[in-house]
Amino acid sequence: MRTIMMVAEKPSLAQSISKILSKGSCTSRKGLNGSCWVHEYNGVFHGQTAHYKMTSVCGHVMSLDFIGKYNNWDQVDPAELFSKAPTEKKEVNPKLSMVKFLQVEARGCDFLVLWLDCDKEGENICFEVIDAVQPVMKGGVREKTIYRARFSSITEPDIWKAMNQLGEPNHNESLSVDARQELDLRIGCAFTRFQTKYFQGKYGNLDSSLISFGPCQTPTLGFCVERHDKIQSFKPENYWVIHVKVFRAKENPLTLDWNRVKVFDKDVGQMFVNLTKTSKEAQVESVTKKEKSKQRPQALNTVEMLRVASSALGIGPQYTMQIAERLYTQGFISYPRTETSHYPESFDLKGTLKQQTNCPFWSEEVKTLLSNGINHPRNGVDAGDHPPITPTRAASEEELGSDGWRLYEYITRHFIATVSQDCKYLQTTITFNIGTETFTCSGKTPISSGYTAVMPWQGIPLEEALPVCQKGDMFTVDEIKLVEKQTIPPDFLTEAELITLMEKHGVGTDASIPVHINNICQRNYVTVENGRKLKPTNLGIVLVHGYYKIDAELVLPTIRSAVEKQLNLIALGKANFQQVLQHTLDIFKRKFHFFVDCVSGMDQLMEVSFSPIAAAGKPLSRCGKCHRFMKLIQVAEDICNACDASMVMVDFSKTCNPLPADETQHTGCIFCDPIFQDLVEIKHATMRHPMHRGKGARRGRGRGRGRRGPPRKPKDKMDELAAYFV
DNA sequence: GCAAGGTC
Repeated sequence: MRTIMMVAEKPSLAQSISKILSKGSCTSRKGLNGSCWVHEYNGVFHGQTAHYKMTSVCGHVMSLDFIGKYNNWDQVDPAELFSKAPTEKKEVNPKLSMVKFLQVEARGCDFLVLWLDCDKEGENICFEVIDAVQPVMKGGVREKTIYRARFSSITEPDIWKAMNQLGEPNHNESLSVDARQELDLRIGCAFTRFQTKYFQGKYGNLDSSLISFGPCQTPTLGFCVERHDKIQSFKPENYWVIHVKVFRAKENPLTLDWNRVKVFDKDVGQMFVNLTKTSKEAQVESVTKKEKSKQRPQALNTVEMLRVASSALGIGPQYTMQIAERLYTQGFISYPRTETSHYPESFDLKGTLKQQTNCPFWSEEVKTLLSNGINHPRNGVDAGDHPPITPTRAASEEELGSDGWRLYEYITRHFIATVSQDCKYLQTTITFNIGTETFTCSGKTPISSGYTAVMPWQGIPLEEALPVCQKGDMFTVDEIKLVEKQTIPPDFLTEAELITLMEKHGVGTDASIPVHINNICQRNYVTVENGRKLKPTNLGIVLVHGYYKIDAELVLPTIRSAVEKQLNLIALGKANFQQVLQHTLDIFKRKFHFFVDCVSGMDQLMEVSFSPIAAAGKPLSRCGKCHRFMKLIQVAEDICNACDASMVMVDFSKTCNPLPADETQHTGCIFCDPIFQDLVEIKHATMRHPMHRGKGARRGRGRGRGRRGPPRKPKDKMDELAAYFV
């Protein structure tokens, strides 16, 4: 019997595809790497009975890197990375021994069917798999042995259709990914190494060990700085509006909106006030009532989930994906990385809804929908990757934990909303004439809450009802005044806005957007402020302004899309891989040399924000390990009871610290405090410290002695310094 | 120590 090896992009897909193709009859075992499964069953292939082995990889098998000697930053000129430095493919995760695993399973197989995701990356992984297994498969002399299955969703009809219409892997699409990898590697590393080495150790208070550059992360930072610049250059402008209040006997006064909204000249404003004041009455010109609706949301995809998690739940993209991943592996939600916002035709909307019948938070709405009939979901985008994100079974807060529950709750409410009715309301507008001017007053009254019953934050807020009136009715003018106001600057970019910008400009993918945002935070280019607003740091601002000054293309989002256009030509077979690669590398090599020649322009900006080591007059040594200049750490006034050393107060990073939850500050002795002891490495300088002189830590000095006496006086400046260096 | 893209 012939054996067919089939490979999907991830274990979960191998499972669902084999379940469909074996009609639920496959047997499963774990592979030798412990993370992939092999599902086996018998079936028919090319009209003959055959044995199927379906397994998967975990994303890319290989990744591109420079050969070893070009990874030495001190001996390689970054300019060499553009052409001279050879690259090689290495296994992404040697611990997974993916190549060996694939070879063990493929040995002696007759056919290979590739079920990798149907996008360019998937096509590239096809060839990684082929390269790994072809040498160990049975060599078909004349017969074709390698097939590609193309599917647009993980549903029975689509999977069977793909199995019955096997094609060939697309080499050109794979080559376009090879080109992208090489360009990203060479360009990113060259600029990153040059910048890092150039600025490292030049400025005393530039606290960054790595100053990175990348075709996605740099434009991402650029968006944040662009908003910062808008705020900085904002000049408030005065403007004037007319405030008018009218009333009718026994009714509350109404505040009206001026049809001209505002004017930017006080005298003109005053003139309109005078014109308005010519009448003591306001006459109703018209009353219009319009039924309006707020549309139910489209099915949920990753980017929308990230936006809402950030803006409404206050959870950042990176952490959101971690939570979503966990909910997915525990079986509470569907696969969380998808661009698709359209349910497949075969999607069991009712079944998914039924699972939620007993959850007290929305059981009422779910029951109503099930008995009255669900609404047809809105049309969305079908990217052909995975179905939208939906709950897959009922859950409770106890099972999921606080953050897990909050995300699950949102996903579930969003799902219910997509099959609910639109929210309908009545918009009433009353138009008044006062003198020559026109004013209006409008209000919304809910007709039916629709989907906002499960997404109450989007509901129509209850307003005071407008008075019942008709054309020609008269109101008394209560008050007319000219009010001076000022335009206000925009706020820092929110994470949700940044995600929208990145998606719009094609910077990153649904899976990598959180990574890029996380990068610019970790590299100290932006900080996350209250309300998940991204505020650029001095370093982030200087970098972007420096690029603007030298070569703005380095920071514009078009840097990615322009290259991608070229890559698409490779994918379509309209351009030659080598030519595109060479041409693009050549452009960036020139950009690199120009940047190197003009880097003093960025340096000038650095000098404004950071103090050069030379100017600060700190004759400090560099660290032998990281090459950064060492710092004199400011110490607290208190003295350690045990050893007389000055106490140190440390502000830890919010995200990574050894302290109990929510704490970020800790004061203690770096020699005796248990928290600090684990974090510092003591070099020889401390040997002169009483703590480390001879055997025994305290050598007869009683605990608490230091509290009474003054600290040991250092012999000289160097001694003083030595005591602090760790 | 570097990029961005998969996925866990």
